[in-house]
Amino acid sequence: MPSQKPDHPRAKVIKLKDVALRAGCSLATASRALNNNPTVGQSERDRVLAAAAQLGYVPNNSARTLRSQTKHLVGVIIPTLDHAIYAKMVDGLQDRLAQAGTSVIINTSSYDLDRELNQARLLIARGVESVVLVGLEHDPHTLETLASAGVSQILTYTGNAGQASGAVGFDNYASGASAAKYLLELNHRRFGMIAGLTRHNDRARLRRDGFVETALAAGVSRDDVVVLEAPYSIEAGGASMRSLMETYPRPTAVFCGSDILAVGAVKHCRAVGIEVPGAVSIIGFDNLEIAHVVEPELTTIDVPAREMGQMAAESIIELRQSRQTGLSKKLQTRLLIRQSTGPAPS
Amino acid sequence: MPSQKPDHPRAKVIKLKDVALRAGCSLATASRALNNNPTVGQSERDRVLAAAAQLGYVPNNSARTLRSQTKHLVGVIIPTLDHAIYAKMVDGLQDRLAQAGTSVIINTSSYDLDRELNQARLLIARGVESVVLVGLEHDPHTLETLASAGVSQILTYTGNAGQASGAVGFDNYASGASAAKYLLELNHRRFGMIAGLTRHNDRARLRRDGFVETALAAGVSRDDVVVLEAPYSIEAGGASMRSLMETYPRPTAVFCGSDILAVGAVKHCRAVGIEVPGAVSIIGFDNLEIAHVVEPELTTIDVPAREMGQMAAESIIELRQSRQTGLSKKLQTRLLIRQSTGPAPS
DNA sequence: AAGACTCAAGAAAACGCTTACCTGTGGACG
DNA sequence: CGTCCACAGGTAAGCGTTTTCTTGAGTCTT
Repeated sequence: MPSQKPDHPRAKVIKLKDVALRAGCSLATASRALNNNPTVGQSERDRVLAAAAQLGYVPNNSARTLRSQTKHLVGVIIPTLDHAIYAKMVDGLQDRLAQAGTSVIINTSSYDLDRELNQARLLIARGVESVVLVGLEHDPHTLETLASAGVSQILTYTGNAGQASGAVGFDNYASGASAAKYLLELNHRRFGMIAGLTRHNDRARLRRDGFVETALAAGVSRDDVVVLEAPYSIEAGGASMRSLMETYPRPTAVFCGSDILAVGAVKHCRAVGIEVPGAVSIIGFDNLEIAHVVEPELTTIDVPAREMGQMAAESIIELRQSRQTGLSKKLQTRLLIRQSTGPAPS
Repeated sequence: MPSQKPDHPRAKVIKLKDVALRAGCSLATASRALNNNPTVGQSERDRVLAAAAQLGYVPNNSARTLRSQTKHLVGVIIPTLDHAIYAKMVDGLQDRLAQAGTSVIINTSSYDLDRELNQARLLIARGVESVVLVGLEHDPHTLETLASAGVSQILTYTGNAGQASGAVGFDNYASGASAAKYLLELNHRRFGMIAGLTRHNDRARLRRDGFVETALAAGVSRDDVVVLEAPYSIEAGGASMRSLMETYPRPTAVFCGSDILAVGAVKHCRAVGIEVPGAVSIIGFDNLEIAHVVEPELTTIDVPAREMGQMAAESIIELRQSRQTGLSKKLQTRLLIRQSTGPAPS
């Protein structure tokens, strides 16, 4: 159905000049009034504000940015929006930043560091003041390029800022360790782990190391901690679980680097008749919605993704003032005990 | 750990002038070369391109936008990124638009039409060329404001462009109808439906109407189609299912307006010992990941969310050329038959 | 061989805004 | 009563591009 509206062929867009004209003052005064510059008198200011409101004036951001070099625009590069954990983070970021009158541009890299570098270039061109990245590991050019363009970099999901301007995350190592401690308390002594792909992914690596090293430190033999890697998908989780269940002696507890993998693991067990948690306990990571949906409900480690986004936003706002560098903020993860874990079978 | 890097205090940013200088030509020629303007000769062009590459030149977008009035920036306002169905759409949109050198700014409205209007204003100020919205129903001011600022509006999830510049979606009515047809073929004659909240939500309403009217047209009595509404959450789905199961005679098939609701419904049945699909068949909508996770796996209607985002991107790109209005593109939904549906109990 | 024409490339204006600098007014002070 | 100062408000210079207009060199036509 073609529109029968008058069609706005040459939509007259209101400029600062129009406002000034209407308020009966100069461009400069109008600009100052709108920017709360104290040197403009009360009556003048009121007239300008009224004129702007009546005309529905919206400032042209390109012009403002070009002239004043203040951006109020940040970029974020995440692997994919498909994964709820990133979507939530972005949601938090966006929310907090919107309150500060700042917009966010999203780019996705599909876990490809080359693409990430490209996106970073694009964001620079776009004139962002900061870029939010995921994890510690990046093409060195990426951080360099950003830094030399004067764009600050905030890392998320990692407790370590490294070369970046700031970081907000949690301790992946400690989180992995806490899973191990909990399972040890339940008397488990033979473990499996289904980690995400650790190449270019420090988060996956740290979770693994925290888990494995804690188990070893408690006297578990190296042979009794079997670690596999899998891409983040339900199918891959299931396949890995199959492999683990074919080892002998079988692990009695399996820690997964993501709920996605854990769901695959649980589904595999149900399909082949292995009882969860009777025969094997399973722990996930992230506390995604699916952790609630699968049966039995998943014991998992809750990651405060939304808060992380909000904190990243705070960092960006702080960075506007001080030129500090290397700040890093840590959030806490929580082990949520649900139905997929239990004492080791005797 | 504070950074020990030299710190880039006055990061020299490369401008077009620098490129021109290095290539030994004028600003104008450099600009033309970089924009593939055919009037510049091969040798000159190569020199400019080489110089730009060497210096790592990235054009200043504000300046470009200010001068050329082409924005290469679009906004999208969705209810929330938390819901996979929207995240996927945005992902598709972003992906396709990035190829065209266009960035996207995301805003979330939390299903609040007032907030949506505000976000729209913000996006206008930001200088977007188009805004992507969800659904047909909006504060009339929103579309108006956008239109009079010369910003085109693309609607998604709806087959009808209404007053907007374009729409890309699917037929919610027909999708609801197809669920009813399928269940009728399985000899079901008493139905329940758990719809999303239909206030300000034409999508939820159309799905309901399609389902209900198809059932009635097949001779099912009005009393045998019980419709409830629930907000999109697992818990609400469960609670609604409880109510439906308490009616007498009980429906033998329930259609849910979203997989989220369907998952709640399935979980409730399992909790109280109602067999799915033995005693009651359940159909979802959206084909979210959780449809695979729940047990039994959910029969559902697949919505091509990512494609929808991509098509929206195409529409935007087309709109740049022609000033056409009212185009609407339709995608197909597919009924995916899995394990949560079966013949009516005799 | 001279005029008309084509075409690559340069000079400079323009995009809409902010801000450094300047001007003119009124009040305080000597 | 004159001088100086404070201060509201105006003028105009840019911010980094794109694009129009112009120029000059070469090519073609007759």
